[in-house]
Amino acid sequence: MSFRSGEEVHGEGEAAEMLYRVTSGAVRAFNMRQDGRRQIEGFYLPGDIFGLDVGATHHVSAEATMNNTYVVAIWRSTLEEVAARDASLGREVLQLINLEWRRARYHALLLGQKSAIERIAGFLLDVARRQGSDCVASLPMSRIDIADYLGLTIETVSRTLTQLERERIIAMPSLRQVRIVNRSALIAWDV
Amino acid sequence: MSFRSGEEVHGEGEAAEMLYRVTSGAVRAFNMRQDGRRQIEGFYLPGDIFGLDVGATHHVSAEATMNNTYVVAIWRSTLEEVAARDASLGREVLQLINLEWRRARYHALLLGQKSAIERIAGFLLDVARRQGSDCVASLPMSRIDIADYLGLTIETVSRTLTQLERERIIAMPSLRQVRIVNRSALIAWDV
DNA sequence: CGGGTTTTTGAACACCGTCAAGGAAGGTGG
DNA sequence: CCACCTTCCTTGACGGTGTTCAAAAACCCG
Repeated sequence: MSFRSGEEVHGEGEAAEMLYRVTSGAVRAFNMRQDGRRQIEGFYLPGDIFGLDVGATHHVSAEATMNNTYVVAIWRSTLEEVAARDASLGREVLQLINLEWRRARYHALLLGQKSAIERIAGFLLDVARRQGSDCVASLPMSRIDIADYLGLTIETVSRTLTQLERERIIAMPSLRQVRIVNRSALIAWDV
Repeated sequence: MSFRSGEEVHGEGEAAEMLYRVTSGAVRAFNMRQDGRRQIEGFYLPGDIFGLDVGATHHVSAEATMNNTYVVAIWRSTLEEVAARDASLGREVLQLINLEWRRARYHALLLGQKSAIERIAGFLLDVARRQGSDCVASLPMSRIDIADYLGLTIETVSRTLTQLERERIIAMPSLRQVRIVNRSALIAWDV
C-alpha cells in the first residue's frame, strides 16, 4: 500500500484487523485532543511493525509523515492461523509488544523529566540508531511532527537544532539530514 | 503481603514471576534515571492489579506509597495453568494489558501537552473515579509522588491545589483528602 | 521562475522551576 | 498524653526555560 503525506493508514477506534510494516517513508501514531493539540506517541521507520494494539480496536491513529510512504499489510487472522502452528511467531509478537511498551515508558520519562535539548539529543540518537547509523540521522518527518512527539513547539525544536549546530555537535547539510559530528557530546545530553 | 511506605514490591529488571493485587494502601510504579530524577508511570489503588509486564522481567520498580499497604500475590505459573483450562481468564489478562496501555498513552498526552492545572484537574478526577466517587478523592500518596507522576515539582503541585481551593473548585479538609466542590469546573480544566 | 508552505529567527511574555524559609502533620519516646 | 523531632507541605520571591506572536528566510513543487 502506498500513502502520501498525511494520509491515514488506520484511525483511532477502528477495528484492528491488520498489522503493518513500513518499507519506505515513515508513519506517525498519535492521539488527538478536542482542542486540536496532538500527541504523537511514536514514529515507525522502514522495517518497523505497527498496528499491533492489544484488543479489538486501534488506540491511535496512524498516518504517513511524507509522500511515497509504502507499507505492507497482513491480516491478523492470517497471522493467528500461522501462530497457531508456529509458537515462535507468537513469541516474536510478544517481543514486539514488549518493545513497544518499553518505548512508551521511555517516552513518558522523556516528556516528564527532560529539557528541550535533552529531548532533541535523545531523539537524534534514537533515529540514527534505528536507521543503523552512528553519525547520520535522516528525519522523515516535519518539525511539527518532531515537536508534537517531544512535547515542544516547532520554534523550540528549530532553535535547539540550531544551537547544537552552532556548538558543532551536529551539522545539517539539508533540512532533514542531521550529521552527528560530536557524538559523545550528544550522548552527554541524553542522560 | 504487607508493606511500609517506600518498601519495594518488585524491582526493575527482576524476574516477573508474580502478579499482584492491591487490597489497601497504594503502590507506585516508576523508572529511575542515573541523575536521580524519577518518573512515576502509574499508581495502583485497592482493587488494581499490577506486575503484568509482558516478557520475563519487570520493566519498572514497584513500591508502596504508604504504610499499611497490603497486596495479594499470585504466581504467574499458577495463573497460566488456570488460563490453559479457562480461556476467559486469558481474555481478562489481555483486557488488563489493554487498559494499562491506554493509561500509558493518556499519560504521555498529559505529560506532553497539558499545563500544570490541567494535569492536577485530570489527576483528581481520575483518582476519584477509580475510587468510585464523584466528589471525593483521597490521595494515598505524597506530594512528591504526585509531582513525579505529573512531571511537575512539589511546589507547583501544592500551589495548584491551593489555587483550586481558593477558587472554590475543591476543598481540602485534610492533606490527603480532596473534596470536589465544583465538578464541572474541574472537568473544564481536564480538556 | 513563482507562489505557497515550512523553517528559522527575534522579542516579549508566561509559566513553571529553583531556592529559601516558615508551618503543619505524624511518629516516637518519655 | 504531651513534648520533641523529623518529615512533609505550603508560601514567597526570583530567574530561567520554553511559548507566543510576528516577520523574514529557506525550501519545495508545479
